[in-house]
Amino acid sequence: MAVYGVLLPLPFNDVFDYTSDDTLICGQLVEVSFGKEDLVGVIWKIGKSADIALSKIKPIKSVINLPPLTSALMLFIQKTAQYNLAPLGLVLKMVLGSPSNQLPKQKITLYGLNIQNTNLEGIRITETRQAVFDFLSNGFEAEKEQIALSTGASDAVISAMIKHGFLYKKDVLVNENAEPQIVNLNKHTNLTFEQQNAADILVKRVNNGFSATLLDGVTGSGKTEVYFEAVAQALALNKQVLVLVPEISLTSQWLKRFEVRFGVTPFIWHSEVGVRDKAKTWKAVALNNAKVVVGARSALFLPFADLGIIVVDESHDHSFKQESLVTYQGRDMAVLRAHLEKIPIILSTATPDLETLVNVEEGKYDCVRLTKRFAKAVLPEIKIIDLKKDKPQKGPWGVSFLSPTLVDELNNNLKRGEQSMLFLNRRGYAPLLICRDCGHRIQCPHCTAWLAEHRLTGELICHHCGFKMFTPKRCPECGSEDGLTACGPGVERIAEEVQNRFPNARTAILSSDITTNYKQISDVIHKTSNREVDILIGTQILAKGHNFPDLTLVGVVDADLGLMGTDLRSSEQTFQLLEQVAGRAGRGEKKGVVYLQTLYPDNLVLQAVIEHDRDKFVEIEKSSRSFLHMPPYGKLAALIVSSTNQQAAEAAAYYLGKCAPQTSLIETLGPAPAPMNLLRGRYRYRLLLKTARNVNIQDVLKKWLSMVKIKSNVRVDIDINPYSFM
DNA sequence: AGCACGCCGACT
DNA sequence: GTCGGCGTGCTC
Repeated sequence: MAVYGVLLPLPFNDVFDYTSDDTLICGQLVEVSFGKEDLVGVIWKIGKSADIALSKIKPIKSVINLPPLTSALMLFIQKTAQYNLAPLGLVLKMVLGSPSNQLPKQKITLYGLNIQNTNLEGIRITETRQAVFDFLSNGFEAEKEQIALSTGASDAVISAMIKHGFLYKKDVLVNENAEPQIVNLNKHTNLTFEQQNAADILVKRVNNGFSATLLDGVTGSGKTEVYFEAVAQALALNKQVLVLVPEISLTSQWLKRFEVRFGVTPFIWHSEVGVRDKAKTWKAVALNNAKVVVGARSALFLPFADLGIIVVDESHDHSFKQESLVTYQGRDMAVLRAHLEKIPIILSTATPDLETLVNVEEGKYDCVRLTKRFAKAVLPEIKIIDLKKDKPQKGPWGVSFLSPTLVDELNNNLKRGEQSMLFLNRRGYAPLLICRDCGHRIQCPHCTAWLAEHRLTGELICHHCGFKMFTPKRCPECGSEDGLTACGPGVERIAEEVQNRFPNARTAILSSDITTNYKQISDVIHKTSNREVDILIGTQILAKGHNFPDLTLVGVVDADLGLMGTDLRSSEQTFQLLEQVAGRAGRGEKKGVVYLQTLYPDNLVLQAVIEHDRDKFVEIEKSSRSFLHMPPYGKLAALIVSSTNQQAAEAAAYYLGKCAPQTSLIETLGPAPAPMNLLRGRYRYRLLLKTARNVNIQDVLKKWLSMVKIKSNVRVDIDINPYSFM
């Protein structure tokens, strides 16, 4: 009988000891009982680790009949935890996911709404309970964690609802195995000379150890077709392929292109994939039956048996940065994994972030460029509309947000029978309701944020925590009947104006709260490609890689949104977003035009956008960041101190600040109340740690935190290289 | 992270 | 009297 250290998918850094009669090796998946529950863990150490009596050590329940985690993956887990200062077990959790992924026949419990039960007498319908009702309406069934995630309903809330008969419980068995994927490599794509050259370089990287290559191509230059060639090469060598895409851009359009090229549907991995499909995919990946996986950042943690290449599509996208639980930058972790697996990685984008460009300059990454748009398409002309001179004119429906010039151009485009797109990166009808009589602004009870009005659902919603309430008829402060006024535009309001101005135009809205799932998004995109839509109105979903050949006019309703942002990446993000949005225009044979509505026509970022001059923008950005010693010229980490108790959070933050390391190479800023002082019911304070590039910022943080005792009701979250400063 | 235990306030 | 809120402590 031997003792093994088992790493469990829980927020611990240490293993727990278990015994077994079998001889086991590191990486093997085992089922153990822990406290009251059964868990799947991984043999991490051979021998006893804890200083406890042998009699307290439980036996391993079973060894799972799946390949052990590879040493590359185990190392990846370790390094990811180390780099992001996350507990080892939580990183393991990202690898393992739900136990149904490993266990051969796993019972999962789904919860659904009992429609018959309408006896609501004497039972309080609390906000959380209402949220559960909403979430499970239309016969939807979900797991407990899923409900909790979407509604914030705790275990107790769900149990109580079952007790009252509102919910039913249903056990489902998960046990499906996927057939090995068979890829058709015979298809041939016609590439231009430039594309073929780029593809040749990428193909040579395959099966040739680690390399990182930036595929830097203007929008519409056919980057996808180029990296498909490298993918084909890996597949030809019978290796597995991972393509990472931004959260929302994985649409039927991308999949169709893939299917046309490879004659097979890739395995898909993102947050909306159900437990059953996830279990199937996880096993197929581990057993090397899945050859191609396409997914959001979480797919990076799948247990590939024999990975041959990683592609990060739209690698500049901020959705690769995870900000909750374990914070990590998926793009960087993907490079780390490629390094450990000794394979190539391709970062594909039209708007590389500064970090990546500097890595290219310093020779850490290779770079392959595509400078020409595909076929006859040319880059669109970009024009600025000065909103101070070209003021939107009120209509019978009320306030307007579209300048006369833009309205004229929309009209002309409609007459020509060509498609237009209006972009506004703001969900809902209006970002804020204000009372004209008393000046009251309606705020979220759990966050430092205004509630946004969503007129289609008649609700006020907090975009930070998801809090919802019905839009009140009277001002909650002064009771005024008609004082409440929508302030500022959201996409719904733009759509309303468009419908009023162009009653005959066919319009569609693309926004995460109207088109809530992949299917709905795909539907709108499909309709637009089929020319069943004249004017498409949407948020940043629009910016992501879609290809509408007949779209010739793009209007950016508020190009200033984000320019005034305070954090270090806001101008870069704005540049990328505008460049990407502009890139939607004129992808077919007709030339496209882009209009940017702004109050600051002289802004340098906007000037760089209209001139299609990325280098100019990059130079401006570089000099300001190097002057401030900001990434990539220095290292940055954020500490977010939070608690439900404001005094406790404040005290802990100030104590941390007092003990802060301070040398010529290390600087600390704060503490200061976070801009979102209250978020999801927690009071938050922020500190920033800034170091020189050659300092190991993780070591500094560890040392600092070990000096400070934090009370148990206070949490300190660490964000290495933060993107959000809220 | 769960889950239990335990201590206080507000309802039948 | 009890239900239920969350602070504290433990899990090999």
